[in-house]
Amino acid sequence: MKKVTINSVASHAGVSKKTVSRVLNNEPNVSAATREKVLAVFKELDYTPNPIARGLAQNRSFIIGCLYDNPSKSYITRVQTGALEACQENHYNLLIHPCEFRGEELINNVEQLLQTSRLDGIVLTPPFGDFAELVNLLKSKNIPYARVASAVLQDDSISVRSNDEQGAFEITEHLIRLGHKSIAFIKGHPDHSATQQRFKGYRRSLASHGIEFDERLVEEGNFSYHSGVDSARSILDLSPRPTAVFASNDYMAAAVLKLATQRRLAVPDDISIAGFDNAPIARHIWPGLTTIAQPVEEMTKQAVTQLISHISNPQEQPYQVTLESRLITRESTAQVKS
Amino acid sequence: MKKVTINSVASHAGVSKKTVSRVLNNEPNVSAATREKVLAVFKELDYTPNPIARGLAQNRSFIIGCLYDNPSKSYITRVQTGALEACQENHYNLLIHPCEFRGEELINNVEQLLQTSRLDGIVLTPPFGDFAELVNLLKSKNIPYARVASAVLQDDSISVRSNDEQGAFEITEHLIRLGHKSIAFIKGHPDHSATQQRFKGYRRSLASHGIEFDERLVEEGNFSYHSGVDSARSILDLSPRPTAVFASNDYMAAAVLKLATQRRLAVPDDISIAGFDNAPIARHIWPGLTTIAQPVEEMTKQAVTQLISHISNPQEQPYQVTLESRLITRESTAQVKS
DNA sequence: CACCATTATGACACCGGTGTCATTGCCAAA
DNA sequence: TTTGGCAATGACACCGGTGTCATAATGGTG
Repeated sequence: MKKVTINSVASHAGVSKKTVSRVLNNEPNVSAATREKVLAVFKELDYTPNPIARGLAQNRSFIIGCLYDNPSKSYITRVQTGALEACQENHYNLLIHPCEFRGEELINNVEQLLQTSRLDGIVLTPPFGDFAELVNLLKSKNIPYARVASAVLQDDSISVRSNDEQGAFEITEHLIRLGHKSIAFIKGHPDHSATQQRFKGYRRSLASHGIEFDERLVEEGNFSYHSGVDSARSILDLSPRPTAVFASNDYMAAAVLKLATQRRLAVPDDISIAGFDNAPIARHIWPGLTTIAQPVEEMTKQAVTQLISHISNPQEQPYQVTLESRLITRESTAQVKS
Repeated sequence: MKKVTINSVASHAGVSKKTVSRVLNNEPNVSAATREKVLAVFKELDYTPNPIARGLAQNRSFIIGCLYDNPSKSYITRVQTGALEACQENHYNLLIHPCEFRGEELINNVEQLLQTSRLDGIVLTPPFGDFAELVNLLKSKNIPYARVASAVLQDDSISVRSNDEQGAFEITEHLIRLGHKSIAFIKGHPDHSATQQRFKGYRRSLASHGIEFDERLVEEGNFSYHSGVDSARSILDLSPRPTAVFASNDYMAAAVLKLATQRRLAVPDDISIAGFDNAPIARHIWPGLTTIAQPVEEMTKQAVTQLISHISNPQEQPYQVTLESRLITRESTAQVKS
C-alpha cells in the first residue's frame, strides 16, 4: 500500500521523472516506445498524479471559485450543477463561496478568499457579475473570471447570459393576448441587472400594444418570497384590482398566489399570476405558475468551460454568449373575465 | 507586486524560514522577541502562507468533500451552509460532489474522487452515511469521514443526527390529538435510514393510542415531489378516505396538498396534511404545512467541525450526537370534522 | 563519411512550505 | 569552574511534481 509517485513510476519504467512528466502532459519529444512503456507502468501501479504537487510547481490550484448571494436555493443548486459539470470534465474542483457582503466588505472578503485559496478563476453569479468594483479587483489582480447572467459589457471578459428582456416581453405578451390590460409588476432586487431587464421587457410589451404604463401597478421586491408577500399585499389592495400580476421571479409569484388564495380570490379566474425562472415551486403549487424557463445550468456550464479553457490558454479570445429562454404556460394565467 | 513567500519574510526578519514556519504554526521554542519581529513582518509584507505548498509538505489538501444525492434542493443548500461555516472557521475548503450512483459504480466514483482530489476528509450526507460498502471503503483507505443524519452505528465514527423517530412520533401525536384516527402515511426513499425511523415513529404513536395499524394507508414514496403525486393519488382514491395524511417530507406533503386542492378538497377542513423537514415550501404554499423542523445546518456544522478536529488530532475520541427536532404547526392540520 | 539539424532524454534547480537533526547560547547544579 | 540540560535557532533534505538546459541519439544531406 505504498504511495505511488512520479518517482516510483520513473524507476519502474527505467526512465527519468521528467520523461514521465512529459507523458503525463502529452508533451512532444517522447518516442512512441517510451510513451507506451510509461503508460503501461501507469496502469500497472495505478498511478494518479498528485494535484497538489502539480499545483505547487505550476502555481495553480485547479480550483474554480463560485461566488453567489441569491435568495433562491433552487437557483443556487442549478448554478452549482452546471459549474460542477464543467469542472469535472476538465479535472477541476469547485469551491463554493456564498457571500452576502456589499461594498468595501465584499472586496475585503473576496481578497481574503483569493489569498487563502489561490483560486485559478472565479465564476460570478448574479448579482456579482454586475459589481464593477469587484470585477475591477479581479482584473487588477489578474484573476480570470466569468460572468453568468449579467449585463453585457463592451469588453473581452467571458460572459454567458440569457435574454431576460425578451423573456419578460414574451410573458407580458402572453398576458395581453389573454385580454389583460391592467397588469401589475413586481420588481426584483435592485442589485441584479436582470431586474432592470425584466422591467424593460414588461414595458416594451405594454407599449407595443398601446397600453399606458401605470406606476401604481409597480412594486419593488427583492426576489425573496417575503418581499413578494409585501408587494402582493399592496397590489391586491388596489382598487380597481389589476387582473394580472407578473412577478420578476417565481418565489414572489408564489407569494402573490398564496396571499390571493388566503383572501379567497380564485386564480386564475379572479386574477392571473405569472412568474419567471421556472423554479421547482412553479410546478409544486396549485395552480402551477406560468413562467419563463432559463437554461441556468447550461449558462453556468458554458461560462465555466470557457473560463477553464481561458486559464489554460490565456491568449485565446473569450466570447460572450446569449442563450434563449422559453415561455411555459401553466394554470395560473387565463383569459380575463369579461 | 512581487510574490510574498516564507523566504521573503525570513530574509526581511533576518531569521531562517524554519523559524518563520514555527511562528506560523504557533510552535514552541521561539523567543517572544523573535515572534514579535516575525509577526511584524507578516503585517508589513501582508503575508499569507500558500496552502498548496503547505499541503504538499504535509500531504494534506485542506479540503473536505461533501457527498450528496438528495432530491431536495433546499436540503442540499442547508447542508452546504452548515458545512461551509465549519470549513471557514477552520481554514478549510469545501468540495461538493453530487453523486447519484449506487453499488459498484458508487464505489468507483468515490475512489476516483479520492485519487484525484486528495481530500482530507469526507462528509456523508443522507443517504450515503448508511451505505456500508462506502463506509468500509473509507475505513480501509483510512480517509476520515463524518456521517450526518444517518443511523446510529456502534463504532467510533463521527456522526451527528437528529431524532427522526421522535419527530415522526410527535407529529402523529399532534394529528391524533386533533381527533384523527385514519392517518395515511407516505414513506421516503428506501435508501435513507430516516425513512424507517419516521415510519417507526408513526407506528409507535398509533400504537400508543390503540389505533390499529392499517397497511392500506401506507404508500411508498422516495422523497421527491413526483413520488408524492403518485402516492397522493392512491390515498385520495381510498374509500373511506383518510382524514389526515402524514408525508415523510414536505415536498411529498406539498404534492398531496396540490392534488387535494385540484380535486376541490378543502385543506385542512376535508383532510389534514403534515410534512417533515420544514423546507421553505412548507411556508410558501397555502395552507402552510404543519411539519417537523430539524437543525440541518447545525448538524452538518457540528459534523464537519468534529471531522476537522479529528483530522488534526487523530487520537482524539470522536463522539456521536443527536440533536432535537421541533414540531411546527401551521394551517394544514386541523380538528377532524365530526 | 562528415556534418549539422532535430528529436529524445536526463540532471538539476525550483515551487513554498514542513520535518529532522545539529548547533549554539544560557543557566543551574555539582 | 566544569558539566549537563534545555530553549532557541538554523542548515538541509524532502513533499511530488514542472521548467530549463545540456547532452546523447538519430537521421538527412552534400
